[in-house]
Amino acid sequence: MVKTLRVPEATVTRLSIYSRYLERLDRNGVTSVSSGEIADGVGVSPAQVRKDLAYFGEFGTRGVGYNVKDLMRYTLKILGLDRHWNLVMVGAGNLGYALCTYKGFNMRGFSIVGVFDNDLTKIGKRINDLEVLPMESMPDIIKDHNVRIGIIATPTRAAQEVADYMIKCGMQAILNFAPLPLTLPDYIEVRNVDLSVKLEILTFNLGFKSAQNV
Amino acid sequence: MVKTLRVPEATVTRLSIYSRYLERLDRNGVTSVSSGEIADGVGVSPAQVRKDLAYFGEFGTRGVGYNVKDLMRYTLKILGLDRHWNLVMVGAGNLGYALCTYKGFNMRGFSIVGVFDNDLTKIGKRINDLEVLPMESMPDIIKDHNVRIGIIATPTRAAQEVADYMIKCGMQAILNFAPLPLTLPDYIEVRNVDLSVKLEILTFNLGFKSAQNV
DNA sequence: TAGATTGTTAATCGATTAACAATC
DNA sequence: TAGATTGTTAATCGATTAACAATC
Repeated sequence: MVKTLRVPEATVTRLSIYSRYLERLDRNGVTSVSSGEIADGVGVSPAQVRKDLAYFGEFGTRGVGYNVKDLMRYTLKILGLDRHWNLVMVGAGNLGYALCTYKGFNMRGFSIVGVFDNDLTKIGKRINDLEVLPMESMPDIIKDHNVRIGIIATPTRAAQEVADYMIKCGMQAILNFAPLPLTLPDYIEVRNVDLSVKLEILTFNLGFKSAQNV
Repeated sequence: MVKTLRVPEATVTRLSIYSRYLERLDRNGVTSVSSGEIADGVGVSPAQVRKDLAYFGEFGTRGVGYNVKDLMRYTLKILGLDRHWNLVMVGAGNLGYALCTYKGFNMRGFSIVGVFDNDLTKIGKRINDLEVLPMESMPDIIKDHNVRIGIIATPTRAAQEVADYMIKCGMQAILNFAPLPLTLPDYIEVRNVDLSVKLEILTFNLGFKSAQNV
C-alpha cells in the first residue's frame, strides 16, 4: 500500500455497495459511469463517492468518468474479493439453512464448505451438497479448505461458546448472527448482523409519526 | 416530547442493543446497573451510554446507577416496543422461512401475520401457523391486522416491484433484505439488512493481514 | 476550444470522548 | 461524611460536504 490513511468503516461499507452496483451496470452493458450516476444509483452524494474512492487511488478520468468494468474490478480487489473465500458455519437451524442456500454469498465469491451443529437430530442431514457435521469435525474441514472466516447462526445462548471454539480452531474472523455482543480477543475480526435492530429503528421512527389506531 | 434534539441513528441502534442487554440482566435477576457495566457488556464507552440516554431524559440516580427493570422499560418505550407490531413479509423462500420462524422477532414484540409470494409452488404452503398467500391477498391482511411495516425477502430482481406494491397497499416502513438500494418516496422509512456487506468488511480487514497460503 | 467531471483541499457538520459539578 | 456515579458541558475527533483547480 502506498498511502495508509485510516479508512472509515463507513467507506468500506459503501465500497461494497458501489461494487455491487457496478456489477449490475456491467451486466446491463453499461461501460462508463460518473460519480454522480453512482451516487444516484446507491443514494449518496457524488462527493462521497469520489472521496471514498480517493482513499485507494485514482480510478477515473477527469471530464469523462469511470470505466465500469475497471472500477468494478478495483473495488472488488480492494474488498479482497479478487479471490475465493471458504467459510464454515455453526448452526443448522432455519437461519443456517437459509444462509447456506443464499445465492448472494456465492455471487461474491464466498462458499460455505462446512456446516456444524451439536444437535444429533440435525447432524447427518444434507443442505445442498453439504452434510451437517458434529462440531468435532471442524478442525479438519478448516485445515482442508483453508478457512479463515466462521459464521455463527446458532441460538443466542450458544453463540459465545461457539465463537470461542472457532477461535481455538484457528478462525481469524467471525460473522455473528446471534443478537449478543461477543467477547473475543482483539486480534479477531468480528462483525454482527442483527436481524432486528433495523426493525427497531423503523419502529422508533414510526413512533414519532401519527400512531394511527393503536 | 419535551426536547426534540435530533437523535443520531447510531444512538437508536445502540439503544436497541442496550435494551436487549438490560432484558438479559433482568432475566438474570440483576436489579441495578451502572453506565460502566452496560458499557462493558455491549462494548462501548460509559460516556457513550450516558450521552445516548440523555437524549431522552434522566433515568438514573447519581452515585447509584440505574434500576435495571425501569431502564429496560424506558428503552423499550423509546424504541416503540411497548406495544405489539404486526408485520407482513413477501418472499417465502429459505430466507423468508427463516425470518418467519425467527424467535428474535417475537421476543421483541413483532409478529409476522402474512407471508406472500407470487410463486404458485409456494402459495398454500404452511410456515408455522401461516399459509403462504398470493400477493393479491396483501391489502386484506394489512387492513385486518393493522400492519404498517413490510419485510422484503425476495430475490433481488423482484425487490423494487414488491416495495412499490407494499407502498400502494399502505405500508409506511420497509425492512429490505434484498441487496439492492430501493427507490422510494421520502415519507417511507426504509432500512436494508445486507447479509454480505459485513462479510466483505471482514475480507477487507483480513486483506491487510498476512494472506497466509492463498 | 468549451463542457464535463475528476481528485483534492478547506469548511462544515456531527458524533464521540473527557472532564467535572451535581448529588445520591 | 466519603465514595460513587450520573447528567451535562466543553474539547476533541472524525466524517461529510462544498468548492474548485486540474485535466480530459
